Amino acid sequence: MTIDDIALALGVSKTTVSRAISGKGRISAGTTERVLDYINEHNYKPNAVARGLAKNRTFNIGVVWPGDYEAVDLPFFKRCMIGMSQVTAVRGYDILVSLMVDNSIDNLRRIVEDHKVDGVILTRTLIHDEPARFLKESGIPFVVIGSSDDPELVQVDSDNFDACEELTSILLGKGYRNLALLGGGSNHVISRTRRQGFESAFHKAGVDLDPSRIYMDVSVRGSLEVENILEELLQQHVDGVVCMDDLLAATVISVCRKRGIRIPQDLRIASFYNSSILDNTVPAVTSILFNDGMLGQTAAKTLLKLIEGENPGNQMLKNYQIILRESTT
Amino acid sequence: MTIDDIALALGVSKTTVSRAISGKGRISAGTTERVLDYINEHNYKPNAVARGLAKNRTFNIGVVWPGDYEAVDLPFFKRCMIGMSQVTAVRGYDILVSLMVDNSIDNLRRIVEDHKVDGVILTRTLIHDEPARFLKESGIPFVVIGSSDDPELVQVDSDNFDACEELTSILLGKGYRNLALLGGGSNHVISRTRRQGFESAFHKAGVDLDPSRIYMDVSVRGSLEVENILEELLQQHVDGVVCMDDLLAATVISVCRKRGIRIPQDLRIASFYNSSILDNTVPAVTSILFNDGMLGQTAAKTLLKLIEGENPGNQMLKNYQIILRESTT
DNA sequence: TTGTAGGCGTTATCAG
DNA sequence: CTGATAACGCCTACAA
Repeated sequence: MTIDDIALALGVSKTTVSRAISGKGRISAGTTERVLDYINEHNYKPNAVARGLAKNRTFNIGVVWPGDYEAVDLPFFKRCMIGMSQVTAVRGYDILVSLMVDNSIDNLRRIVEDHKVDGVILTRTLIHDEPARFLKESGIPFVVIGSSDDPELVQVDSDNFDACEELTSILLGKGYRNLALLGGGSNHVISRTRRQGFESAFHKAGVDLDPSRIYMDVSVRGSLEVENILEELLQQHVDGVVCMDDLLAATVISVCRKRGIRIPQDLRIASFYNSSILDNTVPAVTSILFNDGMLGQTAAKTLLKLIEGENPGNQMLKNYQIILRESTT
Repeated sequence: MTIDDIALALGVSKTTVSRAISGKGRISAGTTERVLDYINEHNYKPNAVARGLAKNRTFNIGVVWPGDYEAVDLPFFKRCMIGMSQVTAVRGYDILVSLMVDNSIDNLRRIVEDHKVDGVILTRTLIHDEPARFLKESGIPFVVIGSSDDPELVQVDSDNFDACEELTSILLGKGYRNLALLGGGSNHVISRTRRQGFESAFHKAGVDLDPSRIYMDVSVRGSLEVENILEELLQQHVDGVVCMDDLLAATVISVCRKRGIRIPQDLRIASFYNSSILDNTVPAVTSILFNDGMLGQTAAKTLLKLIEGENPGNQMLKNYQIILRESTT
């Protein structure tokens, strides 16, 4: 059924039907109601493609996910997606996902160049951000989740700096001053931000931080590397280990168990990110709980504003909670 | 840039340009080349929306994911998606994801009724399958990943029955005849199929299976339930526990450790699904490794055939490998 | 082999 | 307040 059928059945012009649907333009309340009733009764839904052609829109947004395999960001994925779709759904938009495999932007390039999306959300920022660079020069509206050096990018992020600073401060406040940091890929902005939060807490507390206690790019493929690091740390009588994500924390715990290191008696553990990976660990691990759904919602809202021509500005969300658990008693 | 611009620039009609692009219709090689060269040089890409309107297509497929939170199927998600996008990309299709939150099909209904997709892939089958029912009566082409009682559904599945039968047979062959099964939601067809494979192995081996050794709908929210079950099993001198998924297996292992039960000396553990959750467990866990990417590829290929009017038929993939590890030595 | 003209379903412009 | 009519960009009979 098309708009023409309705016009014919009701003895009005399709212009009138269109107006009744959109609510725009001068039209009498009576006519509007008559059209709307008919539409409801016959379960008519406008054709999004035709509408798209007329308005030069697709009513889809692209969401780019890293396709490299990292278990830790998978729960994040879903919660974030749910948040996004909550806001897109009510605005009539849908989500086209693009997985970035092997760091190739071919997929992204395709959906942008074929005009399949009206805007894009990048769910992770990189230090050398090829996707962002491509989107910028293509001229399509886009927002990034995460932070970037580039002031021209519209950014939406959880305040990782504050969150990590706060967590670290709490540990320092408990008297654990000899802390180590185990971090993820140093080519991710988020890793750097977390590190800075960690360092800032030391600075504010007036405690010296030995840079050799900071380990970046720690791999968890096989726990060997973690094992070696832990060895070093124990020799230096470290009080506690702060991990940038849960997979790291889980690995540390498993290594500790293997080696008879007791948590929290011998060593304190905290994680910068709370996911289901740590749900069942013994002991329970202190970590930061981010509201990923809110992040997704905000990113989507921001992008839609951008698409409609508004200037939304950056957003730094205080969407976290620090959950103190047994591992840092 | 539109097809008209090209026609104008080259002094031909837009029909000619269209034909050169699609390769259909009679057209001289020379003209084709001239058009294609121009297109490449000026980086022209056809507008998918306009093309869609003319061909009554969107060149998008919908993929429905369960939005309820289950860590175990997340790695599956990505691998499957990558497989799908490998085949959709080369055919000019893209993937619109729809998360089913709270078992509501509102989202699915929207993308179908608004004509935003040409077909749908359902990534999980249910015993009372509302999404499938809706799609059926809507008339849109769709395929389900997983198996269903409904012979009218086009189904693509890993052969869970065979895989689970084979794994169980191996354990029985090793002399572990007193096995228990810990299963997931009994409203999922896959849970039932796995259970049947488990039972069939007993039948084939001529070993009696005590039905009270089968636990379905085992929750892992908090390990209490698993703990109680394990208690029962140990009293009955069970040889080994087969878990329907890795989260379950991980929970069992963690409970065992807490209670001083040694694996594999006191108890054997195997899992029906291999994911990263078990990557770092000690001991390593015997499990079935499915090729999820292949499943996604096949589902996508099947759907595209359906969309183009072919009749693809069901597919049961032997896309698994049984990985024997220390936990069942 | 190429071109013309009409259609896909909607929105937008401009008269009535 | 309402209705023709022309876009939107591409495809495709049919005609040349």
